[in-house]
Amino acid sequence: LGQYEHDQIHYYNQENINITLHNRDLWNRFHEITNEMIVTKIGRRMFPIISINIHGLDPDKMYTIELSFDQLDTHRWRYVSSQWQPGMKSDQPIQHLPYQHPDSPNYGRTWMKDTIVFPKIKLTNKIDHTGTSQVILNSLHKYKPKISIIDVILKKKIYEISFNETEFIAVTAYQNQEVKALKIRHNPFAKAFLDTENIKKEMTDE
Amino acid sequence: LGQYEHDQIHYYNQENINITLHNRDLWNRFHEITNEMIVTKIGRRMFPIISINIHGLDPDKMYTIELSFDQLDTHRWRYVSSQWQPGMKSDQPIQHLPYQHPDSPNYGRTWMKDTIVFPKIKLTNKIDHTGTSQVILNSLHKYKPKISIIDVILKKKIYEISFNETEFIAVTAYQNQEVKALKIRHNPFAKAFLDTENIKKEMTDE
DNA sequence: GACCTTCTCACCTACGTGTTAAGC
DNA sequence: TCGCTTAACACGTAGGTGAGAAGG
Repeated sequence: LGQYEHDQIHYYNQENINITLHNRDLWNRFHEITNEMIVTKIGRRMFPIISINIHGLDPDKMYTIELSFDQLDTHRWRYVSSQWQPGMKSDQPIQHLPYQHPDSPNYGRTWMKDTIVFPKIKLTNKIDHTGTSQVILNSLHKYKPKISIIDVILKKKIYEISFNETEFIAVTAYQNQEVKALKIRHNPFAKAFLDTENIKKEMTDE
Repeated sequence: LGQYEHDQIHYYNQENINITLHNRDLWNRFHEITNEMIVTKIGRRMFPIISINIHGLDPDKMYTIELSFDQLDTHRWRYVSSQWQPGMKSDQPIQHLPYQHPDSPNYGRTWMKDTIVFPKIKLTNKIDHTGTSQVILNSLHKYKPKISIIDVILKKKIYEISFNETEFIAVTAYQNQEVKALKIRHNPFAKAFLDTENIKKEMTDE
């Protein structure tokens, strides 16, 4: 049902739920190049944005959709000779609360009607940032976003999925020129930087 | 409990619900001067914005908050000699769907935590406007916004309130200079027009 | 003509980008 | 020095204002 073999899914009971990554092509391209994700002190939006479609919910039941970020290892990664390499061990992962989609809680009917997008979530490296839309991550560490569905009445998590294409390394500044170019081409807010040599090169490559 | 004598309240059962108008002072000033509210073809935000505080909900129960607009009479109003006067009878009121607050549905706990604001609602005079944030009104007719609370499980309206200060006459262009001046002073998006004689006059009056 | 509505416009708010230089 | 982070900045997107002319 539109699931890729390498998607990691966990059903907590026998629901027939199905989540697909809506902008999979862009995430694939991101993953192929080098998956750097900017985090800043004041918080930065993700690029690409997490965008999903859900099927198989009960239209009349109430659900909350959450986004959280699993730290994949305890390495501090380094960009050496145009490649990301695992560095020395770091501290334990920072604990962060899941980010609830702002339409939560809502009916299965509502969640299934349109593509669900997370454009407002902000990634930050500042511990004391307490805004509800802020998620705290460790720079130079590897993360994998995870989508969870919570049954509001049962107060239980009933489904979880994560996609390999959405893995990323948090950085405070881009290391790889191609990732930067990808964003400049696809994010309207970066349109001011379209006319540089790097972008033109990247565009002819594709 | 913070209710004014002239607020019109309707309890559908014995709940201890209490809603107060958060920006009552601004609405009072609006009502004293002349209560014109702009409606346009593409939809205009309200000024002032409806802004309320709710108490007495069950923190764990789920509610939907709605805003609707009751047409107060069937007159077509006219601005003559610096005053609004009832004109001839018009057609029957336009039917419009209530506007649901975008955080709906949600827990009583969430609704009571902060002031609830309706900045996104748009007033339009175009029948065929179907955006969910659009509410269709008849220009030159008198309206009174009404806030309703719906119990999500019972699927029943359990409370209704409307405030006299929030009555308004829908117009496609301001007739009264003082209302225009009030908006220019209080709405940041109108800051471009702050330095005119009318505004200065109004400011010294207050 | 009188009254009301619509359209285009300049001018704001609000905020999302990478750049660059400075900081640590 | 080196590697990474921060802050100020110019330059975009996106959208909310009344003004004033044009339309009905």
